Amino acid sequence: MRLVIARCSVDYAGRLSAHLPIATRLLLLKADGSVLVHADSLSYKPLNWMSPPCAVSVIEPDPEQADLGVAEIWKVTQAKTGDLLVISIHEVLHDTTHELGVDPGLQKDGVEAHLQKLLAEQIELLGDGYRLVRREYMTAIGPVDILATDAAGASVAVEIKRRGDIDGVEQLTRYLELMNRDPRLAPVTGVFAAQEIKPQARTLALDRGIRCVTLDYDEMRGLDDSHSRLF
Amino acid sequence: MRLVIARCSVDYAGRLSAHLPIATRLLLLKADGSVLVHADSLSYKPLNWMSPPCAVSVIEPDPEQADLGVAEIWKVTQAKTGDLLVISIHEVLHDTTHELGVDPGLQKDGVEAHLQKLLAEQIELLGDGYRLVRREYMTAIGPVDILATDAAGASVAVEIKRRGDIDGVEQLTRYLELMNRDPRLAPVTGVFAAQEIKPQARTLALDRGIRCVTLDYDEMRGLDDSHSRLF
DNA sequence: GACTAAATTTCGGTA
DNA sequence: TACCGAAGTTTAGTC
Repeated sequence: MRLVIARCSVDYAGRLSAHLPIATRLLLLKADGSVLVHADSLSYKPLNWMSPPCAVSVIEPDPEQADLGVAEIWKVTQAKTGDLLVISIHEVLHDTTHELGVDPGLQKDGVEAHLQKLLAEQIELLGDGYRLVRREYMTAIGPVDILATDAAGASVAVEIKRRGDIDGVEQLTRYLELMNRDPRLAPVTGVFAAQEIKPQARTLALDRGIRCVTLDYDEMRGLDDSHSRLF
Repeated sequence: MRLVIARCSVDYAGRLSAHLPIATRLLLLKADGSVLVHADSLSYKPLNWMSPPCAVSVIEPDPEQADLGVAEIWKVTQAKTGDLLVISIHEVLHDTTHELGVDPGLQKDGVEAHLQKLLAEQIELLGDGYRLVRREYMTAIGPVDILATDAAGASVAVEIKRRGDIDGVEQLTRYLELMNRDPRLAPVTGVFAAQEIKPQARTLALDRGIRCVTLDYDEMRGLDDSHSRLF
């Protein structure tokens, strides 16, 4: 990994055109060939970058550019997409290279998957007499998060989201349309379950006869004694 | 901006729990307080990070941790969300700080906006006799990209996307539902126009009587002689 | 400020 | 390998 602090301007031409006026920035060259241009704010996302696989070639500025103070030009190309990133370097303030080795990678536990597991275990949260049929119930257009039956034995399709948005209601609506064409399942009612349900999503859901249930993640996790927190 | 290369392990507890085993990584501390942990591959996205506003405090390892080789511990906290990032540093291989100043920021030209402008100028691409009524035609639930009339003078609502996905079809469907309730406009037909239309989106659109049109960006741009490329 | 849609999305899983 | 959905999404624009 090579770290360069330099006064530079940057031009990108690919899926869009973009330009960065001259300023002091961090240029990060990774071992896999990718290049990142970072400013001292706006965390997470670089100002500009080139994804691997890509190649960097250093070219000399033409006299006109040299007159404008350009010391050297880095031309970063992506063979596959034809994207081009041009970094015009005026002054290098820092330049070091470090050997990092291969990273063992991130281990993570998602929230939505966990919510689904917890609700499956605590399906009675939806109402007395509810029973779990199956998680990830497969349909022609994709898996429904949870299929259950209510106290009367009727099918209930449950869509689970961390944040309940209109998209999720649309998704559940498509599943319900399809499942209600299946005589073995129909009639199927819908439950939209999320940690937080946006008002517009709730309105749309209710308008379509879909019940909304707000899930309390911490409480559900508290009931699940198999889970322990890192801190 | 402070650049640190260090052998470290990282734990994150917040919206999810995650752990990074010990390895050599780049730690990036930005002026706005954000912290990024980068490996030598996987461009663009840090392995782990903390978004501003957040605070870093350096604490001494307890004897047990010291025995395991931990030299110091960085505790990064986000007051607002309660997220916690703990970086256990075993060895610092590089540590420099640089003054970057405020970045003037990125100037970019989007593709979707350009597509809309081009299609408005070349509305006859939709068929003979088509005429533009207005771009960004306002409705109660948002602006329709383009409102036009066909050869028979009937209203046509056009939704433009770079990549035509199911979401876009749903969006256009909502617009059409609403607009067809307006006696001054009805009947309104729909056109889903995109550089690339996903098969599932196309199927859904056709099922709802929405016409799909694939746009050739380069060709449309070629016809528009007012445009010039950077490179 | 809240909400919606886009992103040079990136990333992971599955068919 | 292609497609589809999630993301600690982030970010930008609009109401």
